[in-house]
Amino acid sequence: MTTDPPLAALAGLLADATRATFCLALLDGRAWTAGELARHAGVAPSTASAHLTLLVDGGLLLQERQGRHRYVWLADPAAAQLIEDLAAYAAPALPPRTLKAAARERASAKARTCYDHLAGRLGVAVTDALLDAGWLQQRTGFALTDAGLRQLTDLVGELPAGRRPLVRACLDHTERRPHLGGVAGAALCRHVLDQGWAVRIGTGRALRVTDPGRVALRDLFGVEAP
Amino acid sequence: MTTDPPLAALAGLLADATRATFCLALLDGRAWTAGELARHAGVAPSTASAHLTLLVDGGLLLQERQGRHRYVWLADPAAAQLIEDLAAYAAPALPPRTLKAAARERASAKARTCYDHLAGRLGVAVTDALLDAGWLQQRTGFALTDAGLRQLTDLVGELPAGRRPLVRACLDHTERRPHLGGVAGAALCRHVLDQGWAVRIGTGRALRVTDPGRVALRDLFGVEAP
DNA sequence: GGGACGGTTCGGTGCCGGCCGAAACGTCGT
DNA sequence: ACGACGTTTCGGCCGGCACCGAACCGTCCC
Repeated sequence: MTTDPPLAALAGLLADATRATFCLALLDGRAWTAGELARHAGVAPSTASAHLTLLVDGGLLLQERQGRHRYVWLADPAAAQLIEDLAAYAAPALPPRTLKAAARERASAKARTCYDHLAGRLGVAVTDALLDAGWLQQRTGFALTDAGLRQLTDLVGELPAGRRPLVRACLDHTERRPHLGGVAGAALCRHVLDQGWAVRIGTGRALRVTDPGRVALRDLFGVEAP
Repeated sequence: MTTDPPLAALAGLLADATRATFCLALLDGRAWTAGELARHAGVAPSTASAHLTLLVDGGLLLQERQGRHRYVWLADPAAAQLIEDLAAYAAPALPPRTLKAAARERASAKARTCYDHLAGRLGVAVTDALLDAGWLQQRTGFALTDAGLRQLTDLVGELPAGRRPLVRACLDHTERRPHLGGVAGAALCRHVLDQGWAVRIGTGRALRVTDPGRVALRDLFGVEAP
């Protein structure tokens, strides 16, 4: 072996079933406690603790101790994208194996978050609507139009500038079609949640569109919420 | 453990130093023989053989037997992107440890391929030139302009349509800045090689710009080749 | 045909890493 | 102060896997 490539170390973090389960859960963009993740993955608290230390040391997760709790979350949008991309490439879209899993699947297929932006049928529908309305264009690459940028900032306020791309086509697991990610996607999702147009169901990534949300989405984008 | 996520299996393929070295070598976009890869990574042929079987079975590589040779290459551009993204996220950009490595590094920093498109200083310079010339725009997302699309097809012919995005901002290892990937980036790179504007150095990803290439790049894009 | 060469199969070895339970630690609430 | 709770540390067990060398199989070339 010439020299150990950093690639292998990073991939090694995700190469374990338990750690992968943790990371996928954390794709909801929120902070989880060590115990929650342990129960979620079905391992002993001591096992989870060791895994979290690896993930934090590896730079994939950030943590904060609050009293007797240890909160962890994905380090940055880039880490989330990495995990999303890997999962998307790997996913053979296997059919769910239990009734409960099928129900969960159906709910999150309707509307969910993908780290910090909208996904599922809702995410794809909104993206399609943005394309129809001319806010977005994808013929020559995924990009906001000038009009779209103006309207979006009118709606959600100034978009934060930084290294992160403004828009990004994120491939949807269930729909197998791209939806809007990047800074713009995150801002739009934040707005939808802030306005109460959608609320999270339980602890997962699934969303439920509220009645006012249904109205707003129809008025703004002509989207019939699923 | 609830259920073994496909993510872990995929990451597991890249989680080994030898397999990671293989994949990074294959990022040059060409087909390698099993023996070449074994020597490159410094492992016994038998070890390499087993690793290649795993990578092929995992879907990351394709293979073809020719006589007593086993040729392998990356399965598709998506796989290459995945590996690139992981490597880019993981790379702490460590300084080279030997004189030979430093020389190699310097050569490939000037101009190289990134699977199937241009990277290194040349790749970034060309991308910057395309932005200056108004072929590309990145204010509202990385996309070709209408004029850019027209000029590019004039230059390299019709671009193949498919699921792969037309353009993509690929973060450069050495330059730490985005360069043009996607279908357009691949087409441009192919044109540069087809025209003999650049040739590969040795077996790596490094490129050398030829004299006619230097002229062409200056005339077309105003780029002074490194 | 014979030898060189690339690749594969097989057996054996050693190590790494994931898992748990028990015990200890610190925090929080009563 | 006490007990409940979330988390961590430690020890020990176990399985998996990366590695090699030797033998074997095909192909190519002289």
